[in-house]
Amino acid sequence: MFSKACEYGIKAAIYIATQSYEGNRVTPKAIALEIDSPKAFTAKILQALVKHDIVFSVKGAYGGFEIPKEKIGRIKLSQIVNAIDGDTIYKGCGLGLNQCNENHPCPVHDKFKRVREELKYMLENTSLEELALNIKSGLSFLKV
Amino acid sequence: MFSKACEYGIKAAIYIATQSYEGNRVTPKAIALEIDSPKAFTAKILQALVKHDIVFSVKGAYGGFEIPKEKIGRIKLSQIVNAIDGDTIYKGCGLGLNQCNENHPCPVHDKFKRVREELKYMLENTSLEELALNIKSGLSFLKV
DNA sequence: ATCAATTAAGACAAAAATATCCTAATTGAT
DNA sequence: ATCAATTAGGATATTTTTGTCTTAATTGAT
Ligand code: SF4
Ligand code: SF4
Repeated sequence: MFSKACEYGIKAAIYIATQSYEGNRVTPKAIALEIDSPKAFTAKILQALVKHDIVFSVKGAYGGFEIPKEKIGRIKLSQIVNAIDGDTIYKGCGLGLNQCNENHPCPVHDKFKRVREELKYMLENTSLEELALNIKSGLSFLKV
Repeated sequence: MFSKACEYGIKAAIYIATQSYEGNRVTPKAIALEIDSPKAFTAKILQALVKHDIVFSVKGAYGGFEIPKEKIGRIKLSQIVNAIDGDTIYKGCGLGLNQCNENHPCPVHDKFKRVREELKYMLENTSLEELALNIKSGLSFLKV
């Protein structure tokens, strides 16, 4: 469904959010440990999230990654996916004709439409906040 | 959503079906041309479909690929996807924890559940027949 | 001012997916 | 029996994705 990079990106953002609620910045090392991902690769992905203003970085000693508390509720899963995988999840679905539209649909267009729209709706209406809170309350997990 | 291999596999199966209705066998060359895919790679994918008894091959001169007319209606999109991409589409969703289940869900589990089930339902309830008939009637297209 | 800790960035490496090429085996037509 | 057409299968090549490593830039604490 998503690329590995995107999976790591989502998990990283969730972990950073949980820590930001406590006022802690986190390093790529801590993140990689917490979400069970390759450290250097994760660091690359974090750069992308920073470029897209989804997470914020502070360089130098005592630096790290954080997300301002008040932003966490407004960040949607769709932004993270978009920052890393682009819009392929919306556009590259189905059988990926070169040009595709309602007037020249591939054979599965109508069938996929519902799934695609359901996915789109879900990504656009799931906030980082709810995902992070579920982690904090032990309802869901970032690894194992 | 799907791998390229899977996209080609689906399109190839649809094209073979349309031709099988007319009693024609088709070669990988013709298929690749019709679905706009790399010929040799498509041939590889066809082998997988043959192994899974989704399409049937006849070797030698005047040979080619075909699907018995009476089977076309019973072949579901899910079988094709499964033959090529395996069950990653069902199992490898979301954030892909190492082990994942209802009791130890990743943060997006509940969110993804609906999308995943919608996709599963669609794949299991879409037959090659309906896709092929839409091509024949000009309602959908295999390329451009 | 210096130092240690940290992110940023780019070069490099490995693995996986995609794609090509060549040869062998099969088979219908002649 | 031979030939031409065709699938099967394996070796190889290319591209993309995933992952690593090294160095530079930044910055808070001392
Ligand atoms: S025609 Fe529709 S389903 Fe097919 S690739 Fe285009 S947008 Fe996706
Ligand atoms: S916990 Fe659920 S959503 Fe997450 S990877 Fe497992 S099955 Fe998919």
